[in-house]
Amino acid sequence: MPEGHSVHRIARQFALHFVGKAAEVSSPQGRFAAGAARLDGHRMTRAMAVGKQMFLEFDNDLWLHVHLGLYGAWDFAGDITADATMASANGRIGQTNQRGTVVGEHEDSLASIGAPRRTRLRMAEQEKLEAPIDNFPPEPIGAVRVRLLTDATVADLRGPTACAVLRSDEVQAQIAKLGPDPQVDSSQAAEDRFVATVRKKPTPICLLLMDQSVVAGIGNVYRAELLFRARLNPHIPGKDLPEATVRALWQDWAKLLAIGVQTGQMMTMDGLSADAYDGAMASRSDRHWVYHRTGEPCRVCSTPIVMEEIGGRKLYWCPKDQA
DNA sequence: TGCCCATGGTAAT
DNA sequence: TTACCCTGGGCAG
Repeated sequence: MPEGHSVHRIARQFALHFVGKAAEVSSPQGRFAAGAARLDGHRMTRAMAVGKQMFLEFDNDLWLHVHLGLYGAWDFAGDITADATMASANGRIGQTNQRGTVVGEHEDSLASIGAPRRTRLRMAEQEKLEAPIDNFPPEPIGAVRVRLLTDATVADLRGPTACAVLRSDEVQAQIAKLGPDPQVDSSQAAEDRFVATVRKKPTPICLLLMDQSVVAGIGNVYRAELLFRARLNPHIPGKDLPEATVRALWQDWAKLLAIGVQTGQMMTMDGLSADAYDGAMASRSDRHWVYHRTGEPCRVCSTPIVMEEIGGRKLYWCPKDQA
């Protein structure tokens, strides 16, 4: 599922191509018909992400709140951005497509035609360019909870955990429940808030990092990788951690998140050259320090990586380096 | 083809 | 703790 970085990228897609335009809002699947009707025809005025939650504001002071959960995804088609600013400049995303999709500069040159571009992009835990559309707008595929349509771009939402129309006070209440997100607030105060919260709690740090009210946007992959990068034992209670350690965790999260938002990839092994990273990307099990590497040798000390279930989720760590 | 699993989160037990 | 939501990819058969 998308961790925080993907949701920020999706919000950016809306900011680029929907904000300022009137949207036809519908629920092809039917389950969100009443909600869609409240937004239909209104102009989108803002798109924002906080942690894994996304909020789209409309000119009638209502918001669409979406949380993708485990399976959710947005499928964009038409005028969208899948280039150097949204994705990696060297076309890694394009490489995942085996069907000759147009990417990058070629795509931009098509924009001058005036008609919506034919590009189709799936944004979920990974981003994947699909086969170009033949006509615009394309038929909805599968159970589409919400379709947002402008003159040039369509966005289809499938399989979300949360999809609701909220008033702005309700949006505020949702956001108030969330911990700080370094992409939203990079201030010292945000860091201080995280540090203070963590250092007050007897809860193991591995659970605190997954608690969206402590820090927003971290999921199971980033959690495991952050703890390894800090060489931190996952079971240490938050209140037993030195202040400097907790500050370093926040700063590393801010760094990894920024890289993720920029590249669309969960790059947790920075320090590798771009070429070496591409090589490592060839196999999913080679992408991370510890995530999903049960039994495989630690990249630093060769000790087998262990997996344990805690809080209903799988935690991966090196028992020697994170002793 | 069908089963299992997954980068979440909530509600019921 | 467990069930459930609800989708898609990987892989065993």
